[in-house]
Amino acid sequence: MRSEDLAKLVGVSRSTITRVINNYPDIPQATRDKVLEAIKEHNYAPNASARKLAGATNKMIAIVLLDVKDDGVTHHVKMTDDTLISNNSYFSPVINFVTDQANKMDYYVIISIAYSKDDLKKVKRIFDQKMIDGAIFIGTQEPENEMIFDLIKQGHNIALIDTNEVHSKSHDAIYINLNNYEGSVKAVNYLIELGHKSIGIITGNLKKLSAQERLDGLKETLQHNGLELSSHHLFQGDFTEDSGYEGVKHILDTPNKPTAIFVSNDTMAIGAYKAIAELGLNIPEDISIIGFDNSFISSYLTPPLTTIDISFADIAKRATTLLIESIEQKKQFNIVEKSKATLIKRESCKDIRKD
Amino acid sequence: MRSEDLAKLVGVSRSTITRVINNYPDIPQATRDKVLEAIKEHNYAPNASARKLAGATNKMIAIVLLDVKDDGVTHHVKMTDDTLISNNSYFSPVINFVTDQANKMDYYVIISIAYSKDDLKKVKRIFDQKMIDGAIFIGTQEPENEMIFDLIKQGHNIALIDTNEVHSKSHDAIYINLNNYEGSVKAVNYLIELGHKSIGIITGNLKKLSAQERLDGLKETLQHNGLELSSHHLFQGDFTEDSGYEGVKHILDTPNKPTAIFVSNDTMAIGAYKAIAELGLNIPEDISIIGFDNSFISSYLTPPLTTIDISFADIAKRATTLLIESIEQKKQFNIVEKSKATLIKRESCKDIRKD
DNA sequence: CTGAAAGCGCTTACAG
DNA sequence: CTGAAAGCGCTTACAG
Repeated sequence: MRSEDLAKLVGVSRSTITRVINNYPDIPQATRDKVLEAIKEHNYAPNASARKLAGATNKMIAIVLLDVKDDGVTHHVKMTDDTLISNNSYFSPVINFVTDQANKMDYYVIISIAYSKDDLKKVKRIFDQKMIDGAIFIGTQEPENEMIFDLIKQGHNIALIDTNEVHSKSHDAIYINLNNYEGSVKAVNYLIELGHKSIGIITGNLKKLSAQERLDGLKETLQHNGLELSSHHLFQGDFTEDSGYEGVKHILDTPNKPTAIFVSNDTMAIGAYKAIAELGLNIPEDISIIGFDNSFISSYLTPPLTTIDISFADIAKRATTLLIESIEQKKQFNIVEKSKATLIKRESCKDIRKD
Repeated sequence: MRSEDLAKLVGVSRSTITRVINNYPDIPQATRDKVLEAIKEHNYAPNASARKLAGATNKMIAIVLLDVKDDGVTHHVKMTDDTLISNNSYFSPVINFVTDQANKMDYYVIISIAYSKDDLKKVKRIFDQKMIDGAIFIGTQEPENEMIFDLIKQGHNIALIDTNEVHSKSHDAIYINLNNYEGSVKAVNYLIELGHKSIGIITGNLKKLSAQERLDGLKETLQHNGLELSSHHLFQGDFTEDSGYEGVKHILDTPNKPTAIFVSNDTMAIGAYKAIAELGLNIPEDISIIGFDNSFISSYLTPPLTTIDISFADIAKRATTLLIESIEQKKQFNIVEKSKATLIKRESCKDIRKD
């Protein structure tokens, strides 16, 4: 059924059908009702392609998950037999929350995952083909930034989750960031409260904004409390389980071991737990561990992991809402926001003040 | 840039541009090359809406996650403050694998999540609006079947994951199922091999095909081995963590406890672990537990959960591949396939033959 | 307030 | 082999 057909049935022109559907003013209530009723009765839905082609919005956004490898290491996602594994604690909540919020606002979402520069070209094609009205990017690093900035220059509405806000000066976009710094400060302050004076850290890939900020938070909090980070107590990981494992082996292989380790994400904490078990040590009796992300898995570890919650739900919802608002207002926003970070106390940190 | 503009630059008509892009035969190599080069140089991409409107395929499919509540219980997904939680071990790998496979085949995917009958109407709109060329449905139950069957009757290409294949007789679609029965048989046979003679079960919501089949597999395997399922050893859960917890409390609250429990999915196994710990019992010393799904979390439990892997990756890839093939061949397939089920031995089952 | 008409950018018979 | 033209189903000035 086309608008033409419906128009005939109702006895109006198809212009009127369009006007009712798109909520134009100055239509008598009677006409509006008649049309609305006919739409319902005949189950009419305007052809999306025709609308878009004629200049209306598509009500479609894309969510782009970037996991472009540099130095051969995927960051948040593991691959097996050339396909992606389901262990994806970083991305998958975001997909759900973005979809949910977009649907609530009556938008559809296309999902796109890029593992390589080649995939990135496909992402660009989505824009070139005018399939979408805007997009949310997550997990950007260096190589893809240029493409994203080009898109912004071309006038596309874009939201960036977890991207260095420095760019906001030159590129109008919606920047929604994790409050890595605040989270890290809270984590380290908590350890200090519990009496820890010798604290180690396993960092993420320091090319990532989030990894660097988490490290900064730790360093400054230690300094602020007159404590020091021994170079033996810092291990540069890459946010993978394996690097958490290696980090522990490395850090605890020193004469003066720290009493606590700040592990920069929960995925690495899993590896850390394994290494600690292998060394015959217990958490938190022998060593305290604090994670970051409050991922799904963290509460199921033994002992349950104390960690930092970074309100992924809020971030995803906020980015989606702002993006759609910018689309509807037909202008690029320039907004920088940060999420909250909350300490989630569980059982992996020991109070050593009485020791 | 429109095809018209490009045509002028190259010195051909826009028909020729189209023909090259869509790989028509009978174009001299020289012309083809010239056009291809210009496309590359000017970064031309045909407008998706225009293509679709003119009758070409959109190269777009939808993946629809159905979690329509009946009797107030969401099945695979938990909600908090009216939004969906990230704990989604059932759906999220599927999203990733489908997207991945579709992208490989040069298709885009729209993701849609339905929690209510109202949401379902939105899903239908995606079809009515001609946004997509086909869709994959996951998690169907009763209420939504009718809508899906209508869609099939209208000629849409549809793949159904984990839906009763009985419908294949009357509705041409691609049915890809978990091999619940085989998996359940393998799980129970393994327990019997280890010497267990008294085996309990916590089922899923028996309205779901998967729950019923898993129960059937257990019953028939027991029978086949001359064993019996005591009614005290069956608890009807609903695939949620809480029901796993309650199931254990219920089943172990009998004078003659089973030595092993088959928990119908890994999520319920998490609850089962908690209940067992509360009862002061140990896994597997006091009670053996076997799960189902081989979800992300299962290997991180303490002890690591023995479970059944149902090759979600294969299922998702297969459904996607077949759906796209049916779209490209412009006809509805009628195919029923089952995935493999593999026993994953970990540490939650005890060999009690020597006891 | 409302209709007729142009136009969005493609694809696909139709001719030649 | 290739171009001119019709048509896909909308939306949006333009008139009235």
